[in-house]
Amino acid sequence: MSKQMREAAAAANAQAIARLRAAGLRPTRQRLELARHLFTGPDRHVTAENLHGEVVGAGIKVSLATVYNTLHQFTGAGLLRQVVVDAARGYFDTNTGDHQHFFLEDEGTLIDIPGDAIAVSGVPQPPSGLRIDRVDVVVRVTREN
Amino acid sequence: MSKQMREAAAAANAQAIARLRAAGLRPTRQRLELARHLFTGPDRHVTAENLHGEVVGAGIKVSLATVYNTLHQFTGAGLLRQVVVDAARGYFDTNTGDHQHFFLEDEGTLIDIPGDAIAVSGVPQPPSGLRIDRVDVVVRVTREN
DNA sequence: CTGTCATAATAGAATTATTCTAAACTGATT
DNA sequence: AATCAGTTTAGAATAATTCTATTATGACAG
Ligand SMILES: [Mn+2]
Ligand SMILES: [Mn+2]
Ligand SMILES: [Zn+2]
Ligand SMILES: [Zn+2]
Repeated sequence: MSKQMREAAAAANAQAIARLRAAGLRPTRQRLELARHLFTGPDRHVTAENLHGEVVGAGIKVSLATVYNTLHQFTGAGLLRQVVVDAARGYFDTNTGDHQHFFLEDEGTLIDIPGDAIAVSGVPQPPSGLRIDRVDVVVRVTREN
Repeated sequence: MSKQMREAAAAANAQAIARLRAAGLRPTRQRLELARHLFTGPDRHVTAENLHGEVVGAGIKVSLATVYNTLHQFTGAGLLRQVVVDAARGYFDTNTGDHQHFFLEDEGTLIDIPGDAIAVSGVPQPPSGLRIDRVDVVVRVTREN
């Protein structure tokens, strides 16, 4: 392991610790590893199962239950958002900003659509006593032909 | 049972039979009952479990497996559409036309938004090789305060 | 009508995603 | 170093949905 790699790893770690502390979450071993995997690099969309597989594949010992707990804690802390596109599977998104999604039905993958690219107009007044929490747009795409 | 009620029931039945035949589905006892419940009266949003409960409550003998099968067959035949709003529950919609939804997160209920009221603009070109299948908008609402 | 056959219905088992439980562990603080 | 609330974990439990193997039933030919 080169000096640069060691330094980059240390930086990613420090950043993950800071992020957890800021969210009021104790930076435990598994939370740290999950945070590093989720928040190092570009935004991503993960499934509990696939994040667990990835982290376990990287040699870290975490249970699937902890992955579920952690994803929900991160979501509660505003570090992640849930995306509902598939009745059979829950997705978590590291991009918590204003944006929407393409959903590739065949692949089961999500692609971001920037929030300033897309707009929804003509949403009626919600029934009285109710407030709009959010407006989700899912553009479902399939292979042509 | 009055003469009018008998006639209305017979009409609803004939209509259900016609609808199934048109869809190429054999009008069996349970398909007929389910079709009558689904398509008599205004459009509705149902869950397999709740439709099963309703039909069984009305004294009809149908299994939950058959309700699932039938909902999927109806969907395949274009008589229903599926709506994904809740990771834990699948909804089926008798309104197959162009429209969107309010989703009342607390109640777990859907309310239609007419397709000509709402518009989505600025959807980017999908990645090459992919075609847009449909654009779903879900307006999530919660109790105020 | 009746017999035949492809289709459909059914109970119950199985599967899958997710949550719960209760016990063992560990990060922070003293 | 001792303490303890917060955390992790395996495995059991739950809930929605699908599968399987068997039984029943529409459609229709004779
Ligand atoms: Mn499910
Ligand atoms: Mn869920
Ligand atoms: Zn996203
Ligand atoms: Zn609808």
